[in-house]
Amino acid sequence: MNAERKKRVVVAMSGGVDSSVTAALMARAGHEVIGVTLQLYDHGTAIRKKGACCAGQDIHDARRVAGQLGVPHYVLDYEERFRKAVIEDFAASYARGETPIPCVRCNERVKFADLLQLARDLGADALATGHYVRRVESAEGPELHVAADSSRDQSYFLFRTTREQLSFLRFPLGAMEKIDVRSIAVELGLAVANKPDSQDICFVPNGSYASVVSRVQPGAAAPGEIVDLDGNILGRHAGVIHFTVGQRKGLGLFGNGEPLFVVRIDAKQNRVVVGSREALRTTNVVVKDVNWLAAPAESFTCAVKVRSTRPPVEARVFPQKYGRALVEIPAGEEAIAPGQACVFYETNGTRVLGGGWIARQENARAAA
RNA sequence: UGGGGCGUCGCCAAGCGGUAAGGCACCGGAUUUUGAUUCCGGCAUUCGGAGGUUCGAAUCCUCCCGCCCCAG
Repeated sequence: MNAERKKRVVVAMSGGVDSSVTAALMARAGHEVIGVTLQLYDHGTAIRKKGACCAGQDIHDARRVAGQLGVPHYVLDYEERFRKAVIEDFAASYARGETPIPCVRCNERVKFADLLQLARDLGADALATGHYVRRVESAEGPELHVAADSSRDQSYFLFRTTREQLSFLRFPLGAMEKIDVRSIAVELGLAVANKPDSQDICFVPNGSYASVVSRVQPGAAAPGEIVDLDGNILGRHAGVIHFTVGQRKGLGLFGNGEPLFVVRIDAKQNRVVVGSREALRTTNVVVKDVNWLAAPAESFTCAVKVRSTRPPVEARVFPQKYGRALVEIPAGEEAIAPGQACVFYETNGTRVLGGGWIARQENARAAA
């Protein structure tokens, strides 16, 4: 650590505890910290929402913390950029019958793209964020690893990060436990020490993401049919944007005693296909736009996550042309939704090997 | 208008004289930096209606109403 010269570090400050502590830690380590907060969407609508970030109150919070730490702080208007790169993509994805992950897009296209470039332009040596993920230096360059506090791990949301970006990024919280991050915030008397963690989609005001989608993509919420795996019409829905694969609530279907789940969404025919729980299990997944964080072998076994809140399961990955890959999950996984991410992890290890967007599930019992 | 059967929560459905199971749907909460899932909780003072028997009935009796089936 003595060898580490004083560096200029830009810290992405969202106004939450994590990024605030990140800034504090970097400052405490003797670096020249520049706090930057991105205003991502209209703060009028978001100001009331708790657990949000990057708008309204959060910007004030970030500024206060920067003041407490005695570091310069800049607020940049990224609304336009965010709207195009994240919100519109979000709406378009739903309109295609997929289930997007806006947080990944935001990291990929805003924080680690524009903000990272800005940091470079400011002559910074690094961009630090409050993500719970670890960057490990190796002979071949930086590696991405899961957080030490596995319950807070955010690697799933960062699978798009390139090795080039990684070399410029720093994640000081990756090796820490969330509890300790909180205590540091309390110790330092940071204004946001007891602020609740953010959750839900930041730019969706009251849990109604569908209203955002239909505002951005008028007409995306056309009513249609709900059919079973054999094509029988069971009911009607108020728009495919209201559903995701694996979803049970909101179908309003009853009768056969067992619950029904969304097995597939057919945007072209504007149909929601439902089936029993067993129909949700899938063993083959096609992923696209794979981001490799480790040079891939012709095929290899690893552990994959098809959902942020699930433990990784054993799988075999077969890289294909055009950035695609076929993923075989012997034990199967339930409710694999196009638009979500499939992230590859080292078996029994912590390293993220890569990941791609789920294009489709292969053997969800064909029908309809 | 001969015979038989049935009417219990929005749907399905237990109960067969002892003071209304359960599932689906729905609602609320917890969990979750996506959407979901999952979990926890709520959901018929009332059993088609009206009388009667009984200490006590959704359960027995009578009548009425409404369905369904088989026959003429």
